Amino acid sequence: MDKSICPRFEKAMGLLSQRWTGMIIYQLLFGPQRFCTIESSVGVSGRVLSERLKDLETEGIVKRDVYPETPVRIEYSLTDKGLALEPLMRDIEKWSQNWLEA
Amino acid sequence: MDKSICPRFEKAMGLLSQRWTGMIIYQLLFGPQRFCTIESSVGVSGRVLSERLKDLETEGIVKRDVYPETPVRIEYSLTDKGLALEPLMRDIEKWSQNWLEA
DNA sequence: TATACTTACTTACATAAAGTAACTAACTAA
DNA sequence: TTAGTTAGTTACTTTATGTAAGTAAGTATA
Repeated sequence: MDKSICPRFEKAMGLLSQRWTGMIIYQLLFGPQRFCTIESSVGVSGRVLSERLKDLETEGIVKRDVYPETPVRIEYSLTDKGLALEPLMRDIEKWSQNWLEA
Repeated sequence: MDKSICPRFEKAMGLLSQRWTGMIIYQLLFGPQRFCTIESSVGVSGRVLSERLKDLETEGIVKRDVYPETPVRIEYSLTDKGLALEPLMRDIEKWSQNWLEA
């Protein structure tokens, strides 16, 4: 048979199936947030969070804004491309509620 | 803040964000398939495929049927719980077509 | 002036997950 | 008896992730 799957689908799945990526995007649906907030709410280590946010920024899914306050505030938020993933996240919510035990 | 996310959602995301799991489920939407077909169409190694199929069977997402032909035919297919993931897969398809380059 | 405090990372090192290739089991066919 | 098939498993290597300590930039405090 060999690889008849759409490469765009494969890329999307590759992104979303990296560990923590989905949770980070889901968390950002609640609004812009800073590094340490995402870190503690999602439960991801700083090392990996840093890596993921860079990747997501490169992919144009996440935006990084710097506010030179004291101490500096850096906020991460979803771009339109990132926000377009909301229906998908809602589907996961629905599926988990219908098919997983509490 | 710390972990206000629904544990069922977290479990669902944990399942789906394991490498290859999404692709395996997507491939099975085309119908029941044998081990070697999934292996070559998805591009996953036998070692990991074997592991994932066991996990998915344990979770009740995939079903394994043995047909004692020659050589033996073993078919993997989605249960109702697995089929319920189709809308999600379609959303990933849509998103990838709208937002990723060809 | 020096020490401490904050956020947002990065670095070094240990452990876990995944890739690769060879191997096994059960069966049939030549 | 040797070879061929599918469905795995095993041993070993490479990559990804977790953990904990360290850095940089800035302000406030003693």
